[in-house]
Amino acid sequence: MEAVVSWTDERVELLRRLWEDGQSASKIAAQLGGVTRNAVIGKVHRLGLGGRARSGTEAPAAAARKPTAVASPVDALPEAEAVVIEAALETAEPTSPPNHRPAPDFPPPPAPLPAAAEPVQIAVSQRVTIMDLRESMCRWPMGDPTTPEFRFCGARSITGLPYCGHHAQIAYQPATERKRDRRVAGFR
DNA sequence: CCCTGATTCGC
DNA sequence: GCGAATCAGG
Repeated sequence: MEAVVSWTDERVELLRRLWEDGQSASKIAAQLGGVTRNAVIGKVHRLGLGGRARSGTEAPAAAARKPTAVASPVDALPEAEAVVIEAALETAEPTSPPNHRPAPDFPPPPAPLPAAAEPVQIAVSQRVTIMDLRESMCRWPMGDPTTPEFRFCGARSITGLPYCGHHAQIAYQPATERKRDRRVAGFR
């Protein structure tokens, strides 16, 4: 029962903010949820925005910074951390569906990362923030959306789905088997 | 192949 | 008004 998503004032406002902030249409679409990048672009134009067309296409400022090196932040995660995260997930999201609304207001400023000498709860702050989430990345929410520690799984998502294989299994379970499988799938 | 925004046009 | 399909490009 997917509540039909439409351009409510809040969503339009968020769209405006993110677009003017230099976010790409696909990123915005992923954050809004329920819409494709085409929908976002179409809306942007209808709103009279779209002043993004400088030389060629994309805004170099926003695209300038790229992580590179690591294909997927998750792949680089030590198993131990992954386990910790899974454990946290169990506690944070016992049974609620991952279909939460991203936010009334928006996110969390960048979590300050010290030199690397402080191992303070790295486990939870290691995944991807909403800013680095791309359409091809797993959107499984981890943690409380109202806290700065909120992250998304970020693993390579299955084409056509918003989640990676692991989380898709958890997300799309038949109601009848949920009780039995959640524990299994949830614990990797 | 990955991605970007722009435009068209049926609904 | 909406957004998929398509176009044009990096």
